[in-house]
Amino acid sequence: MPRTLQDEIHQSKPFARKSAEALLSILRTATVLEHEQNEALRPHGITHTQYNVLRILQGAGKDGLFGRDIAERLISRVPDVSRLLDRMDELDLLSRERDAADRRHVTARISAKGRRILIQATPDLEALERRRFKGLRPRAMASLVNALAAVRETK
Amino acid sequence: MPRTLQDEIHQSKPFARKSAEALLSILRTATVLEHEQNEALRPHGITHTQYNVLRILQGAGKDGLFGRDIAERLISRVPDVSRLLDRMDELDLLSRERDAADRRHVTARISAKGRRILIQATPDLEALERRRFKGLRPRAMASLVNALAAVRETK
DNA sequence: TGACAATACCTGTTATAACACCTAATATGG
DNA sequence: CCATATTAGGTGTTATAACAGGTATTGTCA
Repeated sequence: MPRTLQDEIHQSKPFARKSAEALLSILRTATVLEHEQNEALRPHGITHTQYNVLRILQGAGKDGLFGRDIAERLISRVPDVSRLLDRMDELDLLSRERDAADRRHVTARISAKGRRILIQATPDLEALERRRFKGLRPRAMASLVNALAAVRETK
Repeated sequence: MPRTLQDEIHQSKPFARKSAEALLSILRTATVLEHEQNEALRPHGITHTQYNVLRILQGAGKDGLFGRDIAERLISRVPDVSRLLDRMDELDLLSRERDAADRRHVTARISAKGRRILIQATPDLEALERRRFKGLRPRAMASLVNALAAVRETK
């Protein structure tokens, strides 16, 4: 018998609206996945946020990216990215360089160590992903993705 | 034309697997919803985590709850709940009392001010919820809830 | 009963993420 | 060309959430 969200959070009353249950379901599922990603990444010495930055920088190639662009892709604020890049620079996961043409810009590039960790960690994250979504058929996954896109798009 | 997640995060390559897209969709949607909840709650002077605690304590009634139980319902760690309750106590949103029978227990109860803020904030959160899920039909919402439950249940 | 385990909570430290506010560099309009 | 706006980034502060580790209280069992 599958546990309902109501059981999981020890809620005595049923949800008043399906949308209330849907909202809590999204938040709770994200918490579970985020927690599990951090667990999978701990042996590699990085957090899931740092993993995302490495992936973004890997995708950007040798041109690198400005902090502003990284922040946008992370859905994060610039001040937080500044300090995130500070910590990752400290760990030698990336390099930063102030742009000669426009000295307001700071370009970040993934380092060899960053690439190595990215390569080592990716199979663990993919295993987690496959395991978690094993129970969903392609049709169900597509409709999940569509439903979540609809939630995000609604202004 | 609806923006895809691929557009939203400025990803040049399509997703290698549907499950990769689904995982990122859940995380990103949760970030958006959490952010919007905090915005809606800011005029009321509390965060979405504090709102959840108030709702949990309101549900517990005058018996209140131990920190341990609150942590479990929040999917949060006990040390974090201790400090969360510290801050909420400081704001007079709740009261705490060490149990006479078992002095290890600290019982938290919602205060009059906590109840007042809960009552004032709830319509704003419900409006947000209705707005965000307006585009989904009941069937789509039910299948969303089921898909997310399946993701959480898979060990 | 007395040693030991379990429980509930707390403190210390660190990372993420929000906000406000600040500085430096560049762009723009008169 | 210069005053002003815009852009990119940084600092300061606070809340949330993770971990390790510590203390006080209670339970268990030889």
